[in-house]
Amino acid sequence: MPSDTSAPSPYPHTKVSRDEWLLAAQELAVREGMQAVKVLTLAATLGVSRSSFYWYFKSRDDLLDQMLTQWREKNTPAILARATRPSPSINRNILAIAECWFDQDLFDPRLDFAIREWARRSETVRAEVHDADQVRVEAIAAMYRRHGFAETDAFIRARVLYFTQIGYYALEVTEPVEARMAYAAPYLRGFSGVEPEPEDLIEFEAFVDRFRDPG
Amino acid sequence: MPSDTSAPSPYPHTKVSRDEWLLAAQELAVREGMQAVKVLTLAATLGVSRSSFYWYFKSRDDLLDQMLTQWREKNTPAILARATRPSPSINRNILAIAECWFDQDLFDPRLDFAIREWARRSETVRAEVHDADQVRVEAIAAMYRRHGFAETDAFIRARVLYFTQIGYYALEVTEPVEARMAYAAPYLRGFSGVEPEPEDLIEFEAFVDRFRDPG
DNA sequence: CGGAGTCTAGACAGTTATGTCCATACTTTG
DNA sequence: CAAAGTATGGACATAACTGTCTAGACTCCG
Repeated sequence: MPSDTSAPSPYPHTKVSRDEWLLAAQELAVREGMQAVKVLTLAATLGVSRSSFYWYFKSRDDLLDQMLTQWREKNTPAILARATRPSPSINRNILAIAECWFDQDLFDPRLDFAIREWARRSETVRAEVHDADQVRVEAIAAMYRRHGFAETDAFIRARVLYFTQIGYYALEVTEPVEARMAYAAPYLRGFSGVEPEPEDLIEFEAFVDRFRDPG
Repeated sequence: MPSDTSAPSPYPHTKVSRDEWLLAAQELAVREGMQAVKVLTLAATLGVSRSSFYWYFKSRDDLLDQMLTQWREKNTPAILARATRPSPSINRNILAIAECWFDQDLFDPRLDFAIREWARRSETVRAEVHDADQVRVEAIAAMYRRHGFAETDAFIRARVLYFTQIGYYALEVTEPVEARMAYAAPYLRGFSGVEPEPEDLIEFEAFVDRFRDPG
């Protein structure tokens, strides 16, 4: 029976591990959508026969379920952690969340979109994505309320902040880190309505520095 | 040869017209994505044989091309028309654009998303969607500048306005028209930073009334 | 009424996908 | 070294899909 852990196999003659199947599936899903995740295609890119796949996974659906689990355990918790982090100002709290938009290890937007596309065809997935979205927005709304925003204003500002970022990913906007940093102040003005102080930005700039293109 | 116009056929024995194929394809694309648009599936739902399809369309790709054309001629022009419409205040101009988000005959968000999903797999479609997005954002930015916003602020606010709506559709948020109207003022505060006046809203309320759920 | 044009069904060929079965080879453990 | 467990490959059955070809039915028009 295949192992349920992600530990590497102790058998050196293993050509492709369960995790490599999962990773390849995720890359394919991210590039071409869940519907493009096919056992045949994966086997071809990994250079092994299709039947090996069925050693690790009960079926194609089983693989998809495991991809959903990976998504569940990654994306939403990262946002929650930063939305609940105490901060001296609303703008600095917004920037804490913005860390997720810069660091793919915290939040994988392309995986998020692959799952969303899948949700359009599957009732159960749709329900789960919907729940995740509600949890995320509610966490951000609570952050606004902590900084003194009224109930409805906090909720709508949470939506604007979160939806804007989802839209950013939907449009696949790509711009260098420098440009994104230059837009930080105008974004903050829009999101909080509060003029950002210089000290709000210095900490965030240090964080973002790690993601500058090398050279 | 099949006709290129969308005029109804003069032959009464026609079971399914070219437009009906296109409409069924769009409904399927909207529900389950472009990859689910299959000649076999369409023929089954329309109750005719697959081969009839090839009378109207050269191939499946030909059908997809025509769906792209329909999208091109509908969604972007509707936004442009309202963004360029002269308005006495920024908030009222924003609400003019918001008409698109209420009226599916102006802007079809689900078609927009089906095309975006397709764009992830096709270089040519991706380029076209990217162009459309730039045109839309630029038109909204120009609107902000007309109302006195500075260059960069206008551009970022245009993004926030447009991306928020794209995110709204990505999340498939559904709420009754009453709830959406109640959020109009907080949204406007977020989008423009200007407190909305009562007269900004009355015209919009009349427009929205047409889309209230009957009963 | 008869020919040209319009539309549909059914048969056929070819491709791509899923999942099962079995033989085999390699690795660890007793 | 042998047995049990771990992978892999190839053959097979089956289904779903695309596209072509041909026969034929129906409609319009001269």
